[in-house]
Amino acid sequence: MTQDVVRGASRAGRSPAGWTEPTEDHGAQRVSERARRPTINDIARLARVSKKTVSRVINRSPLVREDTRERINAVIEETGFVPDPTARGLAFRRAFLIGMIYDNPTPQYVVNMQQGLLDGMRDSDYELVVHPCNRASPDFVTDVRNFVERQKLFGVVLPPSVSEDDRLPPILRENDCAYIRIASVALDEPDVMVVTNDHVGAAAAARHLLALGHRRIAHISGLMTFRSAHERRRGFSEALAAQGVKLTSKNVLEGAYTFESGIECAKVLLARSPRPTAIFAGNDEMAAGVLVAARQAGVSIPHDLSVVGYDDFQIAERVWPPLTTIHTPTREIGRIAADQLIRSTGDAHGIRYDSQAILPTLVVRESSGPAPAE
Amino acid sequence: MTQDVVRGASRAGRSPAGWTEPTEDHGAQRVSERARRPTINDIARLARVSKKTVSRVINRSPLVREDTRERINAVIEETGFVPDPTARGLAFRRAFLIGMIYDNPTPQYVVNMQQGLLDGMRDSDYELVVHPCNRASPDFVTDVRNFVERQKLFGVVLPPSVSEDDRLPPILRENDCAYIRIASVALDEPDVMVVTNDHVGAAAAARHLLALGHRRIAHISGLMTFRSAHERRRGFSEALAAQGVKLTSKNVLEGAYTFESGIECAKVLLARSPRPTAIFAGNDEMAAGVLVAARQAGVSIPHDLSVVGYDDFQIAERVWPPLTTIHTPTREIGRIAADQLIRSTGDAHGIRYDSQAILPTLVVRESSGPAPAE
DNA sequence: CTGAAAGCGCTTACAG
DNA sequence: CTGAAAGCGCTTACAG
Repeated sequence: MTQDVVRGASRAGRSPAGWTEPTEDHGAQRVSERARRPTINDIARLARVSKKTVSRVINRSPLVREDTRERINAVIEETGFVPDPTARGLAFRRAFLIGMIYDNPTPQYVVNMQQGLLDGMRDSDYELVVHPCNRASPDFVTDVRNFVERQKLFGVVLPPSVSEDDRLPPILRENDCAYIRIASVALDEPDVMVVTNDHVGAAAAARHLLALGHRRIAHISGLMTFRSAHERRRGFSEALAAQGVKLTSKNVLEGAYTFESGIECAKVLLARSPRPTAIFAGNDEMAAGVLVAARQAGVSIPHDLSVVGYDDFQIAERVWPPLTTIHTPTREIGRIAADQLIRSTGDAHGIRYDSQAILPTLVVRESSGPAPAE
Repeated sequence: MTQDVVRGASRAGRSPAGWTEPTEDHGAQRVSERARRPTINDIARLARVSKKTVSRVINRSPLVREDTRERINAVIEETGFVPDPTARGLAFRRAFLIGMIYDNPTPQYVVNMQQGLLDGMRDSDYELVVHPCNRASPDFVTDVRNFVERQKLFGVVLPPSVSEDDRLPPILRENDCAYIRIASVALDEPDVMVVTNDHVGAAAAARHLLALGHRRIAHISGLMTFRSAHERRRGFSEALAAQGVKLTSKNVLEGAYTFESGIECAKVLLARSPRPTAIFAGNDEMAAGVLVAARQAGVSIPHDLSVVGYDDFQIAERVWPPLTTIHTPTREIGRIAADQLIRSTGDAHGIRYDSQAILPTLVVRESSGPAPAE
């Protein structure tokens, strides 16, 4: 009946944030009688083995006799024992945590990626810790170092554009922190990369517009400090060139992957004479901006102008007209990244994913149509 | 020079996932010579005190003489000592982790909330662990229990609709896990709640439409299993009633907070004769759906129909016309929730936030206008 | 294939 | 106001 006191609202002494040292101040010891969770010692006792042997079973060591293992597993099953991640973390000098370090302006990307990472971590012993950051900040690298070092993270996943920073991998290696970089091209050893091949998606956009008869084609790229912006531009322009259409630099404007920058760039393009008949935007956000600028300029879509985006996030279906765009399986990419990160240890080393499975694909909606007759 | 072997790709023995027991198999002990981070023992030695006294300083105990404290802090500063969260976690029987348990269909909400929680956790010792879940699953409660129990979380933040589940608080209390529920109304003691007062926002929407001369007004609510759906409906209908306009149940359709449900409900409403001149949707997603349905029905917005959403997420500015909506300061709400959670311990207990600061507010854009003349 | 001892880096429970 | 001893629940480093 002292439980209420202990568990109640004040909970003094429950945490470091409250400075009270309860027993020093209050004398009386109040231990709640709640059923204690079984520990490795309980399992060892019940299975009549040493805790080291239980530890071997927990960690899937092959150096355990089959019948011993079965006996221990039976006890584990019965008691519902789950090894304490904090204690394991301390003994391993390594927390059971995987970090996602991101600096991405698109919430949909962040949530899809998170979801995918958690898909890949299911049934693992790890939890996901999120760590947004600002790549432009002078403290960026220090911040990442502190995060990884203090928490002794098992590993981190780096989506773009954090993945593109070459200052991070050496720091991670120094801290013995595994990592996976997700990027549009291979920036590192294959087993620490998930490559999204953005140039393939951009090429599909180009072929789509060419097939519709477009020849006066413009591109609004993302920020050129993002590798994906380069790759999308390259894939697009190469696929155009393959069919004899040249993407001149005059027809490429650099946006910032934001809605507003899409509007601004489109204004410039639509004011030209002759006007482009098609615009490929580096992502859906900018494509949505093109739609707004076109409406303001009295340009009808897709009759006067075709627009293609990139990402196929929710917004692509919400705007009017719905966007033709390039679908990227972000969640699946996240699942693969987590999977590869977790399996980067021990003998499973070197497993590869099927890069075909995560290739970007064209999704045709109503923002693109035949090129207008001259 | 053995470092490369240790730090290289294989990293055997680095983790439980790889079952190898390096020294058992390989004999030779390979310790990387990397500078060890200082521990509490180093600080104690350098400051010529016991580690317990250093511990007191770390945990801000007042029971330390001022000059002793200063001496220890100087050493901590010099060495860059940061106490190991894993070790503290084990000793405290409580991890330095705060969980966000969510089941929310809107990525923008999730990301804003996360960002806010991290704002509130800055300079604290905690990290944020994300835990999406499915409230409709039969394993929902068990899943949450396991998460909290195994990780020995310091606390959790429950945004809607997870916050509305009354089965959770008893489980959390049993596990001595602090919690904050974020909801549209007070469902619990004030110090474990952040109340968003959705009825206030909905009332603002109602007054806006009344001021524009609308009288034939409809509402597409969210799923009635969400408390917010009730509150928004109630606030809206009470504010209409205050000016003599009755919101009949015939003029309320239940949506599901999704874009698609917005389209479906709007189709029904727009087929009626006489047609409503204004629709208040329970969130922006459904309002976006209303826009699509109106376009299909040849109903011009805002000329023939005014539309008001709720949330003021990015989509509100991307659709056409941009949505008049109710702005909710999600990030700030998250910051307050984290702040309140962390300060729920010790003597700071009972601190309240300024509920005025997070009140929802009307944002007028182009989807609403004067009621059409009859 | 298995185990006894020591240790991971902290805090608790006392004692002074 | 301060400290020595024990302990949190695991794994490592040996030894057999």
